[in-house]
Amino acid sequence: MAHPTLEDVAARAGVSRALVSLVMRGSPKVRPERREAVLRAAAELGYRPNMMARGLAAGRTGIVGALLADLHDPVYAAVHDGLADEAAGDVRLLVATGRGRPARELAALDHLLDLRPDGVVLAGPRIAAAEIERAAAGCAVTVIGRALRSPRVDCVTGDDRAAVDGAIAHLSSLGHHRIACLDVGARPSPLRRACPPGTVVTDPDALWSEPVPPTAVLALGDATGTTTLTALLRAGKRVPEDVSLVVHGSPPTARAAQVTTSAVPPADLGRLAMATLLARIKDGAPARARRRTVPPRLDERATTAPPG
Amino acid sequence: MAHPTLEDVAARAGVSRALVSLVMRGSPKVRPERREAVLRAAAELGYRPNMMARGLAAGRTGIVGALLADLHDPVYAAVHDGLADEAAGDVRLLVATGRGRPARELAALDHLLDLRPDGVVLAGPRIAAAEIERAAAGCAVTVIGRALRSPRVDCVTGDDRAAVDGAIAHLSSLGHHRIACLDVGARPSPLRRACPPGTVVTDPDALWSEPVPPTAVLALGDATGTTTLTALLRAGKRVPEDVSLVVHGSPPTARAAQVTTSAVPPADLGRLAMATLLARIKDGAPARARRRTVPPRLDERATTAPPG
DNA sequence: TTGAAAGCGCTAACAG
DNA sequence: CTGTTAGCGCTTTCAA
Repeated sequence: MAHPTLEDVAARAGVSRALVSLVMRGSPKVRPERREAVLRAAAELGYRPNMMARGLAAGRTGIVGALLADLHDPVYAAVHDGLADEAAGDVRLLVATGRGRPARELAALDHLLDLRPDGVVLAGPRIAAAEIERAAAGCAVTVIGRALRSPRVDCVTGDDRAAVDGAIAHLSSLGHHRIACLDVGARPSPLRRACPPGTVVTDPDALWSEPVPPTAVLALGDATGTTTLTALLRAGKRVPEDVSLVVHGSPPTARAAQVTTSAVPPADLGRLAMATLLARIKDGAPARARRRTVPPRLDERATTAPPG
Repeated sequence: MAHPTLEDVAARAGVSRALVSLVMRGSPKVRPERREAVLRAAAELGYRPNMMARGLAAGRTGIVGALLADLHDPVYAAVHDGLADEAAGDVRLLVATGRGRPARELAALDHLLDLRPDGVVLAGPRIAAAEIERAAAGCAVTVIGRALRSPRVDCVTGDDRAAVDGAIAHLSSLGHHRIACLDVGARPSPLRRACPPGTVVTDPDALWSEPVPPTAVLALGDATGTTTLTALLRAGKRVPEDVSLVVHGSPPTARAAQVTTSAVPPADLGRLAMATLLARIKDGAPARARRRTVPPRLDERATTAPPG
């Protein structure tokens, strides 16, 4: 039979449905021999509990949904790692994504919500705050990367400003005075505001046409980092002998390419978000929504050195 | 009320439960005025159908699960795009991942299966064929990137050999005779077998110590491509004036970095897999399991040219 | 068209 | 410890 039920297992094991139910949920008050008989019957039949029925009857599903803004952005893969790391064994972590588009994201959230998850983590949501609020009416919600001022939504954000400050401080301590902040890309990075005034440059090739070229570069974002490194090498610059490079971000290739980075580790965001969500699920809504900030980390690798 | 039910909506609209059910599923045989009244009541209450109850009662869930081998690999983001593109509006695409580890992947698959999805796509699965077979006993299954010889599992694979052949042919047609195939990385790429005998090199820096250095390089894989390009530039080579570069893979940065690539587009794999799965869900099991192969694509960009 | 009735597979009291 | 009894919210016949 394609999908044996609790009843089938009970019949085969010669016990009642309730007993099988207890065994399936790992209740301690079942005699070992009985338990074993039930487990054997279940295995022989290839039985697997029906989450639909279980969720309906129990009133909770044990499902936690993760709405990741964009699967193409490795940041969200790392966020997911953090979420999965922190999730206890009894949560079922399910992922959905809007592929970067608000309308699709909203649809994906609705699909997730239809499953009646115990909680939902929204990583970098692009949808309206009102929609998030609405979701929070039905289940526990934690948002990553956006600070809502809703009383029922917990928020976890990274301290990007501190990451930029840390990078600048690191370069300064090495002796760099002329530091350029590079931001290549269609839209200006919000990090620009965290950079020292007048240091932001948008074209890597324009760096060397200035009277006093910089001795160090801070690249805002993973993509900018890659572009910058390539441009530097193409221009015949040696890194870090001629110019030091720090990337704000955690590019997957950073470790391999030995690039110095300064950023909030996305996995930390995931871990803290999941911990916060589980706490809300377990203990109920706190008096005030939680606001947590994750500090950045500087990973000094091979692209920074004192100015030559 | 936190979760209004069908009955609540019916009471508010002054109709029966069955009518609300019909409206919710978009049945055409409801008088427009009634429909509108029901819809209004539902909106006012913030009603949303309970998938658990619906799935239980209907016997099918409209859920399609995607088990992606590794979220950190951009290939799977592209596969997901293909899956989502092809999925009709009435399927709910849910993602799970084993984060590269077989044991976790198996657990993730089980969680997915517990939801009683109508079908499941396994992208690059690391688990045993027997487990996949077992899953196929309960719902439609399509596997991407692995050819199983199971009679009930459809398989979609990319023609990687053709991708390598295409890259070599492209370089040959440009006039290159000394072509090196680079494979940097802990484990040897399976693509090596598709390369012409004696062309495989594992250290990018070793390229130039040979008596007759190559005029063109084929990098096997995204990571190798990035490493190779960096190594080339570091070594003072101009691309493509001194050496041409083709990468097998579709690195996200390829377009930006203007790298010529030859590979099976992962999104194509996703699209074909979803189409295959939906066909099986809709029409039932075919006489024989389907085996489909997706052809590669050559994207000529700025890193290939005739030898200088 | 609309309403009533019978479950889907499971959990959660409760009584033995 | 074990069996019985109600539903959970929805779809689906089947009558009206």
